[in-house]
Amino acid sequence: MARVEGTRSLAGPGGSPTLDEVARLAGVSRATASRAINGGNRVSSQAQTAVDDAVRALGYTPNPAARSLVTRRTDSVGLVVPEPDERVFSDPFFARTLRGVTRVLAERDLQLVLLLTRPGEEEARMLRYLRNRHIDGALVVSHHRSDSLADHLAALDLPCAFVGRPWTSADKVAYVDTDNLAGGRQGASALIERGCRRIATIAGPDDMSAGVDRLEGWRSAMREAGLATDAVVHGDFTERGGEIAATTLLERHPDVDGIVAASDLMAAGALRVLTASGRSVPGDVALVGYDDLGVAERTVPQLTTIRNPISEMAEQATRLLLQQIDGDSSVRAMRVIYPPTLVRRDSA
Amino acid sequence: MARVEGTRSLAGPGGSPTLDEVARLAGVSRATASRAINGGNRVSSQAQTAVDDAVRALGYTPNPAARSLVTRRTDSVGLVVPEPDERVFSDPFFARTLRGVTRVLAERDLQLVLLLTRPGEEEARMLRYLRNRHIDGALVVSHHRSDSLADHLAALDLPCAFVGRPWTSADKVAYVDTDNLAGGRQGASALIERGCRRIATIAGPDDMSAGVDRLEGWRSAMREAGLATDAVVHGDFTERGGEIAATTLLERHPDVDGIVAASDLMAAGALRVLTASGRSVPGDVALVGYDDLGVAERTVPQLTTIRNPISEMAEQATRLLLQQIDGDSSVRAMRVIYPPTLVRRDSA
DNA sequence: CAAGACCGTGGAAGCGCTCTCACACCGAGT
DNA sequence: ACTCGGTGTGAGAGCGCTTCCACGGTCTTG
Repeated sequence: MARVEGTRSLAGPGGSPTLDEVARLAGVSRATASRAINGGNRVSSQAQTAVDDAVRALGYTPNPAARSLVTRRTDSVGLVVPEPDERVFSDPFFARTLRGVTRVLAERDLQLVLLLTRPGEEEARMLRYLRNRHIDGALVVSHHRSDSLADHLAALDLPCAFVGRPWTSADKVAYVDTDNLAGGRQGASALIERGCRRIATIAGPDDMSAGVDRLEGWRSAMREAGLATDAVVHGDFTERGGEIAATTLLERHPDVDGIVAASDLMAAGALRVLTASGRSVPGDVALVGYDDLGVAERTVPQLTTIRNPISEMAEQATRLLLQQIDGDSSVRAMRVIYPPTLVRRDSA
Repeated sequence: MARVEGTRSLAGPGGSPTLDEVARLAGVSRATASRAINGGNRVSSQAQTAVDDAVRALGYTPNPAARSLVTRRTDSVGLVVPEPDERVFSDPFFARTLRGVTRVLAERDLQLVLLLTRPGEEEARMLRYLRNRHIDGALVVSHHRSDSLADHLAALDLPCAFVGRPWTSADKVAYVDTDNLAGGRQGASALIERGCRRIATIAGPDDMSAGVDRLEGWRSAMREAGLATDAVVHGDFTERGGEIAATTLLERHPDVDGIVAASDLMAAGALRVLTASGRSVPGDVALVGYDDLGVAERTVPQLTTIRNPISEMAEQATRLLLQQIDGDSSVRAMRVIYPPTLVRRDSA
């Protein structure tokens, strides 16, 4: 009992208190103490309070390693970010996602492990990490076409959920996305209804599903209206990319009277170029952005844009993941698609 | 031996391979296998290769829970972000920090656990988490005055390092920072040398050490030059905050001919307001920003600013943390201060 | 009033790993 | 020849926890 060995600050002899000490103090067995701590099934209220008191007195917290050794759960999930470019992190999209994820995770006292992978060996390392169940599940912020993550995860039968439709194995894993096709269409339609006739688009990168789908939506709306679909330039979703794309666009098609950009940042860049070229927005050229993550309200004029409920999407993805972790296999390949909504401001 | 229970995909009977299986396959004892896997001290080259082969054949990875149960290490460090406002994440400062941290961590195969705390009970929960050694150490992105994190961490004697000087217990914990005082001074000096005489500052929040120090630096340079130090407005480091501050500033002191902003984002906001008010930059009003994290190059005109080597700072902080984890107590209260450097561009 | 159902409990096994310790073996020194 | 330091090895004891199982007690039910 009276182990004497270099008393640490708090918590009696030798480090943090163990279940054993709690049990002893509460006057029950380790088994009962364990039960009391984990939800208290089959525990008399008397024992329960005794244990509760002891826990409090000792400042006890279960040793997670010991626990997960036997339960085979780690109570942590990984957030996989392929290509952790600085851009990814400073992107408001990612920030919102993180917010949604942590909100849900906090409810259940789960931890978030950040798994960043640069291409190459790093990916192998992470796959090994995932394969050996160091985490209960993985949340993937899907980005580029190149990563075959979805394939691997599907093969692993590790619970996982994607934010944004994965490029491959989209039918085998759970994911949450917005209807980017409809969004692209809405952007174009808004301009068409407004009376624009020479409408261009600054599309996203063509190795990201969001980029491709939005472009396709724009195309279909344009075709339906009998308008030309040749004024297409690609950007990389950044403000700078928007500037470059807009410059190219104005060179090639100086007669544009409307532009649909696949992200607000690109729209903001385009806006700057348009203004600099002496065109008024929306007077000479009407402009529609995409995302509505804050940027859209800070431009002059404020951007008309398509809103994505990013935070909700991330929450939903996390819920989907938790359900899988809890053994509900019915959601393994579920997809949840949110509708985008047009937000009318001043640029169109 | 021949456990038969729903064979999982890979790895023989019942789940992922254990050390025991590796040992058996290699024809050695568990102890030897363990040694071979962990650096191979006192292992014959014969046994070593046998184990290596077995590991490869089985696709074995040590169970981290079991391992950390006995080693008392988790091979993961926490990144504590008090107040995980969306702003924090979308801030390029944070993005750079994260990059520096992960770069160092990757070298050692350590995992990053994200610890976000909203004020209140959340903080208690995290403290409990830290206290019970679920992680080997904590990296804190210090932010606000309110959180008494440093005090608690110092009391816990859990290895930790701060990025940015903590408000309290700065003498008890390791931290990395830039010399914000010198930076503030440099900003003011640049304008003074340029010939500005009515110099204002858009300071940061006064509950963040970076905000306070930069302001103090500005003040001291101004005093030395015999200039008035009354034109001070506070902002919250955001672009919007910069706009508001600049507007107030122009109202109160329409005669300003120079402004030092405590962040590039605020400078960008101010720039917009200045331009809108018909003032040319740097012609009528010279402007200096702070941080140089990319924003400064994207404004028109590009911002003259004070550069902070964020990434290096984060790396350094991580190294400091790892040293502590490795038992080097000499760095427990070490501080590393990076010098800021003036980057001349077009706005001043 | 006996027979079962059920509840709360503690003993004990074991999760997969590391690490101490004792042991066998080797070549080198006396 | 005998001891000695050194080296590679395996048996075994745990790390702190959950959980199966058996057990006594109480409460129903026929």
